[in-house]
Amino acid sequence: MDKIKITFPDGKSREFDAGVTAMDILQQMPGRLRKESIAVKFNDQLLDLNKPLNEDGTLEFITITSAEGMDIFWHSSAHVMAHAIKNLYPEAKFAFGPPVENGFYYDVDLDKSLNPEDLQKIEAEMQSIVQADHPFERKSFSKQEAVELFKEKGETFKVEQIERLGEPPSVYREGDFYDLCRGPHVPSTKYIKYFKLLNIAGAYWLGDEKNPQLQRVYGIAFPKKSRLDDYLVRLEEAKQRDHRKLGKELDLFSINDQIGPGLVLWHPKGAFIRHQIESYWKERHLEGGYDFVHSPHIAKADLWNASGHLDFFGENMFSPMDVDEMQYIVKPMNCPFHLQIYKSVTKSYRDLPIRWAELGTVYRYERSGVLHGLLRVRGFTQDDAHIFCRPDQLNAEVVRVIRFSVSILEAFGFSDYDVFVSTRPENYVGTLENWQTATRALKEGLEECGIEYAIDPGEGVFYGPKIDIKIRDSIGRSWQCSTIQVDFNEPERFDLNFIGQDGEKHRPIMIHRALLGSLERFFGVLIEHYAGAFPLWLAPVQVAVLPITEHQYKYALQIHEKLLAQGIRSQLDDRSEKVGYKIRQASTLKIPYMFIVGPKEVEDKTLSVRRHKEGDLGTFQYAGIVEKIKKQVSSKQ
RNA sequence: GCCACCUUAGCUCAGAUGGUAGAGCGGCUCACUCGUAAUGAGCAGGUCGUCGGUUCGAAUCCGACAGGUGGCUCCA
Repeated sequence: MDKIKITFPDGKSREFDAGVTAMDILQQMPGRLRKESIAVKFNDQLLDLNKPLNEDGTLEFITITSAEGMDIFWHSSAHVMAHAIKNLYPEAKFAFGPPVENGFYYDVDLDKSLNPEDLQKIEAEMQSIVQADHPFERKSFSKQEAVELFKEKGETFKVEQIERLGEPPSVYREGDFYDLCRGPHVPSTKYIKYFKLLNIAGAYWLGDEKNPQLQRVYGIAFPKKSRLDDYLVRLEEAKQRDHRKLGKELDLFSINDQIGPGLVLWHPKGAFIRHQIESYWKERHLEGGYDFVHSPHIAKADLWNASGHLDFFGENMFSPMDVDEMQYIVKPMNCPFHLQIYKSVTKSYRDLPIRWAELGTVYRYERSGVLHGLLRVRGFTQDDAHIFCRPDQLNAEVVRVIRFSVSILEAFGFSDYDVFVSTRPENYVGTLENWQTATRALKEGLEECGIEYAIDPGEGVFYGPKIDIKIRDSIGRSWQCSTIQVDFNEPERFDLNFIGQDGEKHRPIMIHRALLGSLERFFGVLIEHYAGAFPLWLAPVQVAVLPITEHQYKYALQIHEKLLAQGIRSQLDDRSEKVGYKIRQASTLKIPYMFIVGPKEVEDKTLSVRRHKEGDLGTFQYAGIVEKIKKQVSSKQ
């Protein structure tokens, strides 16, 4: 019998009989690997464990602890779910059922609309499929055969997909369920031990809203019960820190349906936090070489025509209003205003770069279904800036703005982020050459800052490529806030120029950038990041003064007023309640410090200090604790 | 916008099969004067999202609209 040589990741190699399967090899491996392997990578190709190997090659087992392993695991889970749905609803037709970042889904075409109780039924059916321990078998078909197989089963989406495939289709079977699939899969259904179906949503066939809408069922699965439980706990935790829930509980903001969807009311406590964010932002921008500008909320429709917004962004703009037989439109962006300011005085090459910042409130028509708390609204304030520079200054300005962004995000507790460069979309303006220059400038800027990035193809804005910084919050979720965009187009459209050393007119380049993105979204992210327990410098109330009985009210009032006079945001709770109750309420409101004063403290002129989440810190002198608080405020802890 | 689901007091939620509303928290008042996450009692508070229909009778059934939630598509 022919021998083949298999090389393992540790560099060692061994000979096996040709036709050996990875499963055979796995039997000779240590217990842990044997238990956790679900597929194999052979010569960089992912294969099922039971695929016979007939040539020399490198072999690596894919375990359920790896990202690739989880993808395979979830993909197999999706098959099992589809199988269960098919058993319960034989008329169901299936579209795609891939693994996603957290779990898997399957798109189903079914006349009956599924509800949460149906999910339980499907779960029960899945359970019996898992228990039956059907092996996953791969079958190769000719296009013809596959089409016939799925036609006979009424699987029109699968047939359509087979027609689209370049390669001959492969089909997986487990039990009596057949699915078009590239694979690989776990060896058998019993691997899918612990799972839960999470929700149902609508999704369009091939993601196009002109196509029929399918029902998408989301689920999660793990090989170990503890991991499933952990995951469900994390979901619960995310729910607990939902900014919409906390916004209500902490009285930070509201969205009122009499005012309109996607329009935010900032309540005093939320508005205070916004004030802190804005103050810090302004301070940093002045230090960072920016000047401030302000612009109006509406402008003539002509402006938006000239800028290209009506052509390329029109569907996101509010309808025009008629004023003096002229049409005006509320602004979706600030840039055209800044361009006009630029044009108001002739610029010399010596004037550049110019950096103009504005907390500019813009309005965008967002389709009703996309609105979401503070994260997606119709009226929001961008922390916008436009940098006008000479072509020879572009790279330096890109680097400068990247460093600036990162440093500001860090001040808000975000030191973990993913960076993407989005390239030219299908709908764009400007020359290919300019797009190339701009894209190169962004990439080089990131490289110079030593920041790793991924490419987001075709995701740029219509006027130029962009860098998006997606920050990671305290529980690892990713949020898009910052964006840095190079624009050759608008300076061209508005005929911006500066007089060069040569006395001739030259075209400046413009960089659009928003660091926090919008104050609304950033606030939402901030609430979730801190789970509502804001650091001292942001907390709307920093100290709650809690007298134990009314005999301490006078002393408590003195403390409270002294704190206010020293710029510490204090709140006095002089209700006739038990101190335990007051503490509970201050805790619920996530107030960072509580000063408890009873007879002892009045006597000794001290304070009993309690810190949110930490508990009793003991007795302090007034001056000592105030100094400690001031230090924490200035260091933004 | 599309699909599904949801909307009852300030908040969280009960209210089988239609007989026109209830709790807890919060608020107010009173009593209690209390030591590190809920003192007790009382009171007030609701056109049951809006409009229309079915019915002797609708929070409950039907329809439209509005708002929200989970997604799709889009995005700061």
